[in-house]
Amino acid sequence: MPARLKDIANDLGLSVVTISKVLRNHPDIGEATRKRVLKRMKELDYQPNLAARSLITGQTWTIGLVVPDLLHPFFAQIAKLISAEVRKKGYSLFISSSDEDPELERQEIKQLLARRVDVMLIASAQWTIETFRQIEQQKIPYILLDRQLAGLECNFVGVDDRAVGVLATSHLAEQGCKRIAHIRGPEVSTAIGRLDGYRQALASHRMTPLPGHIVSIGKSGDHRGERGGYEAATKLLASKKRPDGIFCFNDPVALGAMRAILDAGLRIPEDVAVVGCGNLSYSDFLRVPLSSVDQGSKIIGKRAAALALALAHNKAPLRPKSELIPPHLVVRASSLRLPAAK
Amino acid sequence: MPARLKDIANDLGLSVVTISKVLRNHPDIGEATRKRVLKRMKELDYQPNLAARSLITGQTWTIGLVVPDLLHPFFAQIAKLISAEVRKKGYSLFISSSDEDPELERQEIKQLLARRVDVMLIASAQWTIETFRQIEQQKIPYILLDRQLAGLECNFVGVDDRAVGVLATSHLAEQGCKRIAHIRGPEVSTAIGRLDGYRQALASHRMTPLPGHIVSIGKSGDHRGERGGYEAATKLLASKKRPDGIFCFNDPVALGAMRAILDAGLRIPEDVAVVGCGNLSYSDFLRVPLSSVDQGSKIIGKRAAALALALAHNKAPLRPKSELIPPHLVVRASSLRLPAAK
DNA sequence: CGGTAGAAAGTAATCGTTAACTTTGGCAAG
DNA sequence: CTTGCCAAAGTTAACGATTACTTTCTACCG
Repeated sequence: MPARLKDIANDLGLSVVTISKVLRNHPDIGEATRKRVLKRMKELDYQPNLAARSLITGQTWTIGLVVPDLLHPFFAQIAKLISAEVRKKGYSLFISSSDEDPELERQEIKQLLARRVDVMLIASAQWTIETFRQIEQQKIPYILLDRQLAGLECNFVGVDDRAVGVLATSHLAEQGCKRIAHIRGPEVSTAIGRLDGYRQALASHRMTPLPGHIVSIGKSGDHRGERGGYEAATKLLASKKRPDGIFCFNDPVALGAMRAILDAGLRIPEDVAVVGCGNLSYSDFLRVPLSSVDQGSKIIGKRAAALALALAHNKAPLRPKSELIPPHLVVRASSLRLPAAK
Repeated sequence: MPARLKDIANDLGLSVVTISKVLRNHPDIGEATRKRVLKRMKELDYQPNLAARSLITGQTWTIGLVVPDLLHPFFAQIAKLISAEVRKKGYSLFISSSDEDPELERQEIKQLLARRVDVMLIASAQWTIETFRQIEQQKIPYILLDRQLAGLECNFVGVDDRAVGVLATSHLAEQGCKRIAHIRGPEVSTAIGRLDGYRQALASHRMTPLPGHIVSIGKSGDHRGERGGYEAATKLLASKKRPDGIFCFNDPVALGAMRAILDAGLRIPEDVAVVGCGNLSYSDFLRVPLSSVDQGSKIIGKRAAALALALAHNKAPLRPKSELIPPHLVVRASSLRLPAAK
């Protein structure tokens, strides 16, 4: 139904190629003809058939994004920004939410490969690197977001997770916490990095984690981790040496933990200080406003988009590029035990 | 680089068509050949080139979704669900966030039209119906989400906004509020519907809105409306007859309003009860847990996806179908002035 | 045993564009 | 006047699949 090059060509008594050349600003077209063609294109509201074009050029002007949970503000923010950035250059974005399910994610990646996207961005829930070898085999460039995989050297954009752990833990120490616990996430790079940072910061303050003070959120099935945080914090509060500061893997976990603390009749931050990570936009409005390490999701989104566009244009950096965004801490009531310094 | 039908055909000494027939389970292929072909397909990890296929079939197996703000949990939830539902049937989803900008939205719609998506889903920020006439002209089916437009008869899936207003306002009245105010949203169908419901509920409780008790959030530029809510509530609290109940257009606005109320030294819900709309997942964790009307975003997502799939398969309902989802109220502390009934 | 039906394959045309050549005609240089 | 070159077009053949039709061969029936 929509207009084709052929229609315009017939209307004007020209050949299809001539029209195509006008479309792409090819030099060897006379000024008069060019104007006639452009006029007719406007009249018919001509839109090139991108499927036909990509069939021959090999480029689809399409980018794929796979995230574990689109409902999570961190990923939503990234998705929103990437969408906005790549649109400016004429790309459209396939987005899909894998629900933290490695199998679903693999399916989705396969689907995107079949669609011949020009680049793929993945915040992965995979445990193995096998899938990525497949992508490499198809020579489609890709970028990992947020989570890295051991043994896989590839483009990466995400926060510096070790720095996250250091920032949060040092802050708690500086606020006078003596027994700082950590509620850690699952066995993925982000959680491991933050745990490392936590350990490192404790060491530089001449502390060590007390036994039982590193607990893991269970795989309780709620993606956001609120329940996991509640349960983990309950465990912590029951331990012999009750912690007076908790660094939580992320904000939802911190919410759960705070609820557990309040439910136990304790005060935040006087009895237990809490720091989360993610700096979700509602952190200001909580019962106790939550201190949180901001992962710079906006910067991540922008950098990822820029890198993706570069790769799409085959300005591929020879060696895979890894961009570590430095986090920063936003202090709110949940961890403020001293009058603001300075 | 990826394998083509031709490659398989050459390898096995068959014609391309035979391979294509196997691919599509065409009956006239012998069992032995079929197996040979399938085997080779697996070996090469063959993925059909969807661009080539859509060029000839006219179907792209692609769906477009445009929302005003992907960061808003309501839209994120819908996007996530639609993505999951349509994936099951082999569709991929283009998602883009228009930033509440009608012009950007129009561009994006144009882009999706050029891509020949099979269906389009739009939560629109348009003021006029012109753009949609264009879509109709291209004969691409579309569905409006959440927001309707006057004078446009088309497929729609969204919450029953009038019912939202009635539900929230009646609840406040039943909780003993005598001066119920409303912080309304911008001039779009959702805000208008909720305002209608508010008026209707007041009337059925033999009340009328006091002068100055319907205020609008300014276009303060923050999409979520927290600042607008704060300012609007401040105005309300300064009015001659201070309201003792406020129905807020949505949850972010309610958050802003609650902060204004607390900042003014008043208590929630004793002095002023508050009800929002959206039932955002963090409502439980707020300083005062927020009562909120749930819009059933999950149901909206599922219904929208189902309708989209039906349209994509050309099982087009003769007349455009409008699905109004009934909302329900989730009562929390911010509006609970009486001991729980029953 | 001839005729025909049907199973299993193949041929040719097509979808809308683009890439790589080729043609046409006009004009300037030799 | 011929040569050669350039501008402005056109021709032909892809791209990777599908559709509609045709061919080939086997088998079965009367």
